[in-house]
Amino acid sequence: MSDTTSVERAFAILETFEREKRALSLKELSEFCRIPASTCHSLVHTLVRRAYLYQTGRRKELYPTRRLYDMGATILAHDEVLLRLLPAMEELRDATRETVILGKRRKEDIVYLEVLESPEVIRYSARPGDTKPLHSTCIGKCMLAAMPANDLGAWLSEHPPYPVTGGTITDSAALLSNLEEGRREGVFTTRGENVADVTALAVPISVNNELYGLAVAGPSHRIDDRFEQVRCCLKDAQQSLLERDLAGHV
Amino acid sequence: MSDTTSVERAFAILETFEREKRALSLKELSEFCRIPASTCHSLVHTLVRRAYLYQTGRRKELYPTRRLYDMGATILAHDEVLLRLLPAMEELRDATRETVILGKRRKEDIVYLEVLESPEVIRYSARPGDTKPLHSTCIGKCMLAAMPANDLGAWLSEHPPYPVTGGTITDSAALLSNLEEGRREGVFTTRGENVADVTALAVPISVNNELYGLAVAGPSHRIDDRFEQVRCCLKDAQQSLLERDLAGHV
DNA sequence: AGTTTTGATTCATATTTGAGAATTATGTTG
DNA sequence: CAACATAATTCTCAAATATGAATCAAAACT
Repeated sequence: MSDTTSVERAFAILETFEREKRALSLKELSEFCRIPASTCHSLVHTLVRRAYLYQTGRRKELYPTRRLYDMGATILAHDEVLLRLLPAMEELRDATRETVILGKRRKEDIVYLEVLESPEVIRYSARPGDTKPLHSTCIGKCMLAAMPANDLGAWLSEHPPYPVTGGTITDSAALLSNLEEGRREGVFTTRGENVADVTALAVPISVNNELYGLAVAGPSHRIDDRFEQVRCCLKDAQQSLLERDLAGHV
Repeated sequence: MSDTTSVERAFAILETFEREKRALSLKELSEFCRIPASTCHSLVHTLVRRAYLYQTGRRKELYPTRRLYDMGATILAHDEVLLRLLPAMEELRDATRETVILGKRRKEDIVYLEVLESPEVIRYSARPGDTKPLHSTCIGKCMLAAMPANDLGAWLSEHPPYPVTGGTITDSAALLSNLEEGRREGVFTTRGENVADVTALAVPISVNNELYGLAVAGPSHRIDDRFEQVRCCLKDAQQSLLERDLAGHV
């Protein structure tokens, strides 16, 4: 399986600037990213040539240019999936005052594509691009539940549900019946299975015939108190996003 | 000189999304970027693993995630140079109603780091990350004029000024005296030397003891009519940015 | 200012990656 | 629904890159 190290490293460099939030020398970069100085030099050289980095200051310190931002902004403004889902997600966030998440399955995990954080100071906090396990998150359960029974069985035996918190369901049979319950209710939940004291609910959403998961997550005490209300808001959002031209996946 | 192809290609892929503004299949990407399909596959694989791309739609179409945007936004918000210069640049744009540009020298060219476009519909239009020649642009002239006489002479003989437009100064002696004039006046100008019917003025700016060029550019007829006024606005901006702790470069 | 230390850059070579051919999967058409 | 067409993916070896050592440049210190 091909593994383009240099690309990974180029992004590691950019991510280092994102984390450090300041100009960095080649030396610092090579240390932060665990890249040999000579290799780091050639990567930086390429990034400067493409105008993603520029040299600021005497000591040849480096910092990214606006280019990355402008590219990201143009791309974001034309994301059809997000454009379609955002209004309903914002409404859902405002109705529940909890964090709303859009996620999608990759091979063996979930990626967050959009996160609208709750206005509360104590809230479920995450970032687009974060990845989570399939078996311990509510969006993950959406995805597992959408698999044909045979495939799901096979997947479970190859990927036995490992503990993430003390509350994670680590028994395959228990997970299967949890999924079945979710299918019946039309909503998948986690209670402290991925993060202690976090309860989250998710429903499947179909866009362009592709499956996504829409979730509401927050501190267990706030969610559990008004579980039915939150569940209804989520189902309403799901309903408003239903595509007429295709059947749901579940 | 090392040339990390795979990194260049990874960014070529992202830039393709920026240009096309839609989801693309692997095949399309490999055609747009002139990358063999198998190679493109491994690059995309890496970008998906890092959550910079996600698969949208049945036919395995791809689109970038928000990750790029969020990273760019965080980085942009902490750019010390821009933070320092932006207020004066905005003021200058509002005072002149023309496009204001911040540029910096790389080895053999100028990179635009920031562009605040004029509110007029006919305006000088450019993007951060664009690169321009040294000898035909006003910011380039700032940079050349800051070189020690010997180095400048040597540079000119190795890089004879080639024509960009019909108006480009292609005679080294003429360019030298044009630079000298700029040094005397404290402002460097181009009139149709890089783009026909565009007049631009630039002054050198020093940040962290590093040289930048600040320019105002617009249609020649609009600028020439009020050259002195524009010049004064630019000099005012330069003055307001003067650092007390170090001498100018010129 | 001379000396030392630190960081940037270059270079030759072992290692890894990239490209074409073959294979598999998916969607399309008769 | 079968056969075709198109795209995605895997695999292997030639070719390009990554690396450590050496060199060069610039700060920091005495």
